[in-house]
Amino acid sequence: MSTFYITTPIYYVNDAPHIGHAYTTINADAFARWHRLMGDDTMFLTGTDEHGLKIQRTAEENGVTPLEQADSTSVRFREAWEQLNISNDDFIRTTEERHHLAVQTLMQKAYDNGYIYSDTFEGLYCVGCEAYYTEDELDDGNCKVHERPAEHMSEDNYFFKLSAFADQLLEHYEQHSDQVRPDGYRNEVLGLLRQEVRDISISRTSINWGVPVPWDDKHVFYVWYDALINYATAVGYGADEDRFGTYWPAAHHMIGKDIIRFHCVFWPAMLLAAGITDLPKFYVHGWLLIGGEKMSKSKLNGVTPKQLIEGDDEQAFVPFGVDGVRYHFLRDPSFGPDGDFSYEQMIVRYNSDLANQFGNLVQRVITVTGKKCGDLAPSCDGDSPLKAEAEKAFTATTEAWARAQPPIALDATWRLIRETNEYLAAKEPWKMEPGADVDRVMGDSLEAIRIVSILASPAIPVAAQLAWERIGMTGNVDDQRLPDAATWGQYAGGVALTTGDPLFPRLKG
RNA sequence: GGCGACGUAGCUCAGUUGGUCAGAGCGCUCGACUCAUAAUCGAGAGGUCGACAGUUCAAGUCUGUCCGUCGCUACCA
Repeated sequence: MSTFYITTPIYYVNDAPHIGHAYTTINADAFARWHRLMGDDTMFLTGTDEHGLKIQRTAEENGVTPLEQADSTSVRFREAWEQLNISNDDFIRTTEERHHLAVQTLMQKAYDNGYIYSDTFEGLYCVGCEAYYTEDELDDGNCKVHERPAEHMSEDNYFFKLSAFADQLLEHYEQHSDQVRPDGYRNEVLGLLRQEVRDISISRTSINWGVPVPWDDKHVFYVWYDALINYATAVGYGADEDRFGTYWPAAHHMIGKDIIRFHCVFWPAMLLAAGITDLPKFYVHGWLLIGGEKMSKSKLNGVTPKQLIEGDDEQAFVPFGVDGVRYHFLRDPSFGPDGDFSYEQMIVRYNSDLANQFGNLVQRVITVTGKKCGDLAPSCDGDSPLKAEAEKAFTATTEAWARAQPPIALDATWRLIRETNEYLAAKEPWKMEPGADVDRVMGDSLEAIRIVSILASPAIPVAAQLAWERIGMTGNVDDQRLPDAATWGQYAGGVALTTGDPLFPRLKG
């Protein structure tokens, strides 16, 4: 059995969950679900990043402790992911003891190996970014991101010898073309490594809300470096070497393109410095654009996952349901380039793919079967014309997931839905007399629905399970294992079908 | 400034090594059907494949230039 370990970035608790977080997390979830279907021993991690000056200050402003501050926001992420049916196996918080231990273990190793040294750092610091800037990176002394003055700071820092790993990493990414997907982002990583790679500051003395540096307790680690290590913490780094050995070699990080440098350059170097030679792979996505523009905080605040799922009268949002939201984020934006988030497009896609094609297919097949085949469903024909289509759909779907292209995978699955609708139109079972011919047509259609339910379950887990049950299948669709479960000819019939409300009621734009 | 990507039907995009490559889905129009959530099925609408020049028997598919969009990165001011 192979293993698959996938992570989302851990989200900074200074910000409430928005659709950008949801986009990343839903994609990671779909990959996790797909790999479970494929029978992989899968580990899916998400969580929250809770250290740093920004949290410390926010807590002070609110008159609470930093941990209380983090608690209140972290739980909102948990709730959001629960609502979106995210199937994470663990939820890590960087304030947890296990994480502190892992950070200290890993950094101590890097220190012992001679890759960390002390130096004085002086510069202009933006609290919002938690980063130092040079004069010309600022806009009249103000941080361009946060539009506030950068502060003069001078402190003794520990530095990480990133420069010592530039060549090794360059070679690594040159030789392994599948480490960073899509390919365009791999080129960016190579570009970063071909330039001068400078050592980086990794500790702070000016704050205390962080993980203490084990060999010098006046310092805490800079929030970014503490944060990255969460990926190792969660699979037992420093605590359970067997577990770490099992999952770490299969690590995949789902990230947005804005954090490529930290993840694809800094993080692997830190691993190497600590003597870990298995380097993670990356799935890099672009940003969701709203009306062609990069999402701003204010625009984001206008749209939350919850509003899209449940609908919102004030904003005149219709309820897409959990699966509707998930499907849109997986199917509409190309994976990699920036994609447009469009409410109108979301409705069009929902009505077309979910309501008209899939939901309606389930409905019509169950109804016709009930009218023409008696109380118990017929079995499928081992030699149906749909058999080849099901095989094609499975092959193409599998290939697209392997290439890290959810939109293409879903399109491939939906091809079987369209083929089944065509098949029904060609056979017109509703005109036929009850008998073997109708039984065959309906059995085949039910078999196609069975297979689609499995293949579509990573995207629309709720509806897939519902369809699964309505055609008389038992157990959980999530527990099916590919490729066997997708092999044509397994629908045995002899069971009662269930009618019900439409899986996806049509929405009015 | 350097490096790189992209610019194909109204929309989102497919189009390996040049020769059925002018395509798919959605949208739209018309037709069919009525089992189904006014869903489904079929047909069509004719986009000079950003512009120009070139290589070739043959170019979205190669070369050069230009225009446009974007990303990464550097630096002067």
